[in-house]
Amino acid sequence: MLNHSESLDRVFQALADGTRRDIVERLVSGPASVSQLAQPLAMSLPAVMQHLQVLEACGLVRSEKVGRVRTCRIEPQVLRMAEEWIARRRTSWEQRLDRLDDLLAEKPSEQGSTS
Amino acid sequence: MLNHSESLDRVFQALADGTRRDIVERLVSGPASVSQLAQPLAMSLPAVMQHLQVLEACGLVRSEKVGRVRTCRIEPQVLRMAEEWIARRRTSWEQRLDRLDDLLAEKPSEQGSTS
DNA sequence: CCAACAGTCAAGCGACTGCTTAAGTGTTTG
DNA sequence: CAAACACTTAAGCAGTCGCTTGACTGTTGG
Repeated sequence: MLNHSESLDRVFQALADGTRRDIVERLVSGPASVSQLAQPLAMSLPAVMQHLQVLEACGLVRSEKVGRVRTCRIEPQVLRMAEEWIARRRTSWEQRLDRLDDLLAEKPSEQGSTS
Repeated sequence: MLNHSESLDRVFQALADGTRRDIVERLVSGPASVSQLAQPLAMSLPAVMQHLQVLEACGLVRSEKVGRVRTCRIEPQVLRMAEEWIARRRTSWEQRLDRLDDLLAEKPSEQGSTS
């Protein structure tokens, strides 16, 4: 099994900041330039750039510069990877609970003995 | 709309560390004591405790002490919350792409007009 | 009782984060 | 060409993170 550990580190780290989640939120409704992304945010442009670098470094966002304008768009594969990591653990947990329920339903009053 | 922003900060921050994801991984297969969790990890017991505190602070893990042993178990609601945050953004993005495809398929060579 | 056990508290340390300001670079526009 | 524009780079700084060691608390088992 491949270990995406470092990649997961970066994605979850990227999503662990409200400003960066705001940027992702904005980008799911379509591409935007750096200053369009910065406009509603209460911080300097370099700060926004740094957030964008974090988002690009983990592959959540891709950007392209044309003339003097950099256009950013979201890249959903990495989003899906993070989602699936969580989903697998959650379903794994739920299946364990189901098996436990089955055992308890099948043998409601047995205790220490084996067979 | 409720703002779970701080809560999401904490969960994603918690998941942004490989050791903590290992602990979550271990706990989805059933409850464990602190030293059971620490045993495969290449670090001191206090370090493991600190990771557990992070996991408890964001609600991913709950623990209970009986005698001298603290038993930890996973708490899947917060896991689901994080999963859903991602899922909503991803599907939102996919729906936008679908609408875009529809428009392009319907009017393959039109430009400015409405209706 | 006392020793081993399971966990906890506290201080400290180097690395990393999220910002800032100041000074750039390259690209239009008048 | 010169000024406005849209970023970009670099330095610096306060605060947080992940970890360590050392000392300590409470709980069993012989």
